[in-house]
Amino acid sequence: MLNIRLPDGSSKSFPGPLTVAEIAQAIGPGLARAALAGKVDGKLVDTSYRVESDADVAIVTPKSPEGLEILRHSTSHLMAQAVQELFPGAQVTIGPVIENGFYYDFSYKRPFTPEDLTAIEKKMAELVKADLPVHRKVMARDEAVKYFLNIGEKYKAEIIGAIPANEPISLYGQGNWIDLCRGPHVPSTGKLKVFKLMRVAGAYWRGDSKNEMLQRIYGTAWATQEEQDAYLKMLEEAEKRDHRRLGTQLDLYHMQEEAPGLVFWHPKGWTLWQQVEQYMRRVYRDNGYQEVRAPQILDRSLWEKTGHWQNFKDHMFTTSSENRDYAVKPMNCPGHILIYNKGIRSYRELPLRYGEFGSCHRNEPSGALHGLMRVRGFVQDDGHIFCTEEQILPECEAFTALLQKVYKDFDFTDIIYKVATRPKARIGSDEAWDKAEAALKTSLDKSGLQFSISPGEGAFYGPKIEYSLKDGIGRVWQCGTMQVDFSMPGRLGAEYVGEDNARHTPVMLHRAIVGSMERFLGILIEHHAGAFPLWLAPVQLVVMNITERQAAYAESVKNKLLNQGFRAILDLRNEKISYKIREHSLQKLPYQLVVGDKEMQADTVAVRTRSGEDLGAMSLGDFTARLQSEADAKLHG
RNA sequence: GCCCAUGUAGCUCAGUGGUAGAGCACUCCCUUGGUAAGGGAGAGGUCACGCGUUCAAUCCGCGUCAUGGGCACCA
Repeated sequence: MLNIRLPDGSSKSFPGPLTVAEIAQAIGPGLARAALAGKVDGKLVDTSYRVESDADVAIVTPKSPEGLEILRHSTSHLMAQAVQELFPGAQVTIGPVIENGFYYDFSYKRPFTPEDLTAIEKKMAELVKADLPVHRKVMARDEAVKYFLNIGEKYKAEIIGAIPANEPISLYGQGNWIDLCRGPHVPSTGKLKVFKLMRVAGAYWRGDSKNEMLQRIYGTAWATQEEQDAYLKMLEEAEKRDHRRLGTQLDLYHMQEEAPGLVFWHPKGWTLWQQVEQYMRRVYRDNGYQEVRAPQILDRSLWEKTGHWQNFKDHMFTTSSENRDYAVKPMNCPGHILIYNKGIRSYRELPLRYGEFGSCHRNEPSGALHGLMRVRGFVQDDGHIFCTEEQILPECEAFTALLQKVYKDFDFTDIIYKVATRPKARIGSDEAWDKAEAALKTSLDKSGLQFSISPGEGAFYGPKIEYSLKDGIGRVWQCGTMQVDFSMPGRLGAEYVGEDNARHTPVMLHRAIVGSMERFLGILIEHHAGAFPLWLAPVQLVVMNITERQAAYAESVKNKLLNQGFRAILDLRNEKISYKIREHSLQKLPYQLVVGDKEMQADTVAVRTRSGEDLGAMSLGDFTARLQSEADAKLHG
């Protein structure tokens, strides 16, 4: 007798051992058809798995996250099978599940083309139609290595060779195709119905740039066609709000060949920038920071002291003049330390907070550049806090709260927190690391926040908190950071006189909220799809006349609005009002004011909102009151 | 930096071994029209750059630069 407990709490008894598939069949034929795998006492297994004793059993279907993952994993195997059948000599490596799909890396004598992808998809469809049963086989490790070497799969053999010798290896086969895999997999290829190959790209073997480049094919796979369609639709939407496309359409900025990775901000883009910068400036001012400004280039000897000359020379822009070498600053901290160092500091001054909109340049690898998101010249909302070890905790706590408020003002409410801990290569005593890591974690705990740990991901000079935000379409961007630094103050000779009248080295906290202004503006553009809230909109409204008769009135309306501090433009062109409205709608202006004879006579304006709503005629006073409350609500609501 | 693709008018994109085309934008003319494109005319390009092949190259080959998709990198 065998007792099987099901997820709903009920139990079923069976005369003897049986497979997960048989259990599903016993529950119902519909479930049996949908079954992709089983969960036996919490462990995912194939439907062919034999349950030998009493157990908790759940049937995994495409509806569950685990089921979807198995679907994707099996689809990656399906693709590998199709590739190897179509392209003899292609070697398999790994094919994991990723967000929204999967990929598989191959080694092949020539690159795959888009036409190849179409052929592979077609072959996959054939294999699905054939509904090949998927079977699992266990082999001793050395036997498996031999097997794969025999069939010319040297990458696979290398992977298996790295598994401990006493661990049995599971292989999965479908038709006459076999791959190493932990599993579980779907019972047959017929279960894999909804997938699409997306693109082919290069990827290094084992993720190491010293190794050869493999060819990675990315695919997406879903439980239902509707879900896949929705996903593809979402990608289309994302493309429409791509900051590079909107940057051109809305005339915000451009980049060109003569300055790769550097931005030419156009008037509208720079206005947007200024809204963010002025806002952040108030944040500095209201939170105990003093704004400073340090030089753009500094002597080589300074960068030797910080270690940058030795470690990052190729990634810095350097210049020399009159037998002296300089580096364009890749970061702002040394400058701030030099300001701190001027004069004798007392413990009474700590924590001392400097802030700067610091312009930095880093010679990023050409392949890393990406629109505004990764550039060679950028401005950080950088801040450095000089403090004692005891002050790390309260400073971190206050910083997190401040960052949350700022993100909220920019309409981001979903924040992801990570603590990056000590890497193998590091400086500073273990006690100091213990203290700093604990301070970072405690600060998040005290703020009541969930966070994950990225072990070993901290900087060589100290641990950090990484703050990422989720945008309007669910993408995650790391922006904020809080880093503890035990190194640089000492290297550059920063000191303070303690209560004990002795000299001490302060701890330095590096912190940024928006991170790179360029990147943050890129995120803002995409988050709002170019339709910025009123307080950020580069142009808040346009005043348009209907005929020449109202030109002077329209101009006086615009001037009044400008004088009240609103960002208004005038459109007196000899065009139909519908044409003007179309254009300014495409430019996503928050408000459009129409003035014709009626408005001119009544001394009013007809107001149209960005959403297309016609608010009718109102006095200028009523309209500005509306603008004022809308802009204020954003910042103080 | 690595793999692959791309680079034609301000923008979006066609196209060809015999020195180039559309739509929008721009200029001028007509039109003065009430909430997402009124009509006409015109101007605008060393086809990314360099070197080859060819009688002839925007097109073919090689190289360079830039951009895009990934990988690697991100103090």
